[in-house]
Amino acid sequence: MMRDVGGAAPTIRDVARAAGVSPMTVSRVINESAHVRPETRKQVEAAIAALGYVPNNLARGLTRQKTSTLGLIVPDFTDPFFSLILRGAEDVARRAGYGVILCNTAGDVEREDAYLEDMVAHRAAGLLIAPVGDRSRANLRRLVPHRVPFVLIDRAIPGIESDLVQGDSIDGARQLVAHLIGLGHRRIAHVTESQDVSTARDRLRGYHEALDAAGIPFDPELVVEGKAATIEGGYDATTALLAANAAPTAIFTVNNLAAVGCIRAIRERGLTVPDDVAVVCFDDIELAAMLHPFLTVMAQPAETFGTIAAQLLIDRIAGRATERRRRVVLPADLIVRVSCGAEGGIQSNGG
Amino acid sequence: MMRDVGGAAPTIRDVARAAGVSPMTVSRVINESAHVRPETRKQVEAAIAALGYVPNNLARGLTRQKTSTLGLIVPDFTDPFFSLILRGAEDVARRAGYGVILCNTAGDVEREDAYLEDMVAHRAAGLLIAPVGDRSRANLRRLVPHRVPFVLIDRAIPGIESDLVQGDSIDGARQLVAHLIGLGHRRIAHVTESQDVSTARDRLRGYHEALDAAGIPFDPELVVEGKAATIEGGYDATTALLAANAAPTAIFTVNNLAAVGCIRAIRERGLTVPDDVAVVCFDDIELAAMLHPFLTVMAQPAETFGTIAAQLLIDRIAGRATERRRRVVLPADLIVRVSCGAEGGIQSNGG
DNA sequence: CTGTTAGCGCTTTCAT
DNA sequence: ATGAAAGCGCTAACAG
Repeated sequence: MMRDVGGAAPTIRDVARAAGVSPMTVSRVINESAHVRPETRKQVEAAIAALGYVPNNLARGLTRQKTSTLGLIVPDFTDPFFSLILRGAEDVARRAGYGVILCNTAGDVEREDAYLEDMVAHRAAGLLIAPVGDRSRANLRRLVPHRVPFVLIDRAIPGIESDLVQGDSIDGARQLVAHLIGLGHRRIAHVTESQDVSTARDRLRGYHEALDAAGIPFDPELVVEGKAATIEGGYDATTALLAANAAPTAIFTVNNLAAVGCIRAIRERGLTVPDDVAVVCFDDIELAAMLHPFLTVMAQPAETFGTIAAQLLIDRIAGRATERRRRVVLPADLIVRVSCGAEGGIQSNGG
Repeated sequence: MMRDVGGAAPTIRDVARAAGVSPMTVSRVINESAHVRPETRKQVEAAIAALGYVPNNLARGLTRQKTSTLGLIVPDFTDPFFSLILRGAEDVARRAGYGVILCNTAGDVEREDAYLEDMVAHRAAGLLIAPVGDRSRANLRRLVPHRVPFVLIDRAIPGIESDLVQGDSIDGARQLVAHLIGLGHRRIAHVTESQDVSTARDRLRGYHEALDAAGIPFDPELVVEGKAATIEGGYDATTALLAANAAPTAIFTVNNLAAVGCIRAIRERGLTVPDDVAVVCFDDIELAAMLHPFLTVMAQPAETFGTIAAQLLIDRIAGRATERRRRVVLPADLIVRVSCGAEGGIQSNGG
């Protein structure tokens, strides 16, 4: 097994020379074209192995005028919800022969914009984007002239007519709050994030719907908005809520991270979950639940968000997408544990 | 704000034509070369904006014979330990002007090999790798002729003389087991993974050291090896351990995910943690701990693993690394919670 | 089945 | 301070 140890990386010409054929034949071999005689193919393959040749993707992309790279852009990949999405998307992408570039916007629109431009510069074949919020609209619009297909994940943006994979936030929130009402709660607070984010708007709407259905009057004091759907955001909002003597008996938080911050704030005030305040939220934290089944949640099939979104994107890149716009809404699943104050730990489902 | 809406993406020539200069001048502008007259620069910048021009990274990389892309390769990015590493590395890389490509090997050596070849094909400037294990050696060796600098993260591989960032697994394990011994345990089991992984070997060694120091004889029955350091691996190994009537009063698992599986297995047998069996492990699960401070762990500064490793890699790429090989060992931190059976929840540190 | 030619978009080198 | 020429490694289009 000889190896090129000396100079620069071997090119397709080096392989051609070593195999006694033209670069074109080598190209046909590495691209699995049928029109190569088996013997010739073997010679070429031998030369490739001998030289340790690896095709240069940059040159390939430049010539073909397209790459097989997908960009995945999310606000935070340490959030278990997003990391599952990434895993699902990466898996599907790989199987379809696409590579994947990951970007973490940290919820910052400008950083998002920089990443988007980066993806354009890399000539990514398509993008999977969990946008920062409606403020991402301008960023996404800038994408249009570059003809980069993209699929939105988790968050819709009014005015952006792209493919979209999201959960049913309205109904999920409605169920969650209805569950609390069924448990006897009437002063139910909602810890949310900026209404710039579609999921936050939808969940607030579901909250309203559940209240209305039960004939419970809406109290604006019970809705507080954190800076973001993060631990800190949930903590700050809950602290403000409790300091204002809004006296909720239950809190519905916009997502899992906010719930963690919320619970911390409740406990710091010397109160107990669920005895003093019940807590429910969107999105599960599976690892935590396995250690201690505590949080009652509306679990979304995060990994499936990723696989479906990747599939939609790949179809569109391949021109297999006929419709102008496709929207997939995935149902969430109510998992009742103890933080809501329900007895036992029944695991019902909302299929 | 005119935009190119029609044809293909504008090239540097289009910009040059629009600005009435040569492509070379445009190149100088986008690369921030000093030798451009301010007026000329402005014209060019105006043309760039008008056309919505974004430089083609493929062409750039091809010409320059190098890219500013780093590859990050880990076994699983839904594991909180690795997702923190990724966040840290991504952050540093971005700041230094590098893009980042993420690969998830799922603990599969062949998949790892495929990714590595992919990174070579992309002409990545360097690689950050948390390898599958010693079996990755052949994969990494194949990298050498391609001259791709790489930094190993978390796991060392005998015979691979690369830069390396790791935790002090031996001492961390020793402390963890010593803690259990201090609590009165003498039948302490160790749930580990394949000894192909350096961290698993080191932690087993630390386990031995602690036992020896306390004069507790080693019982091979108390060491069980799961398929991987995953929830399932920990579950299976613990199930086997308990079925064998090894009767441990405490278990030290090789990492956090294995601990989750371990605890599940203990509970399924009708036993309680920590009353019947105490459990401690390497690596924290911060989200779970915030909800319910339960698991006693040896916490590693995962994000710092990522930032330091990225820094080492970038230095080496830039030729700023003088030494042949640099090894950084980061200390871990003992966090005592309740799963070990210690009273209270004292948070000591092993700085 | 195999080879030749041309060019993808950019930057390096060398002029001016 | 600016430009012209050449070429990075590959493949599309067209021979043969």
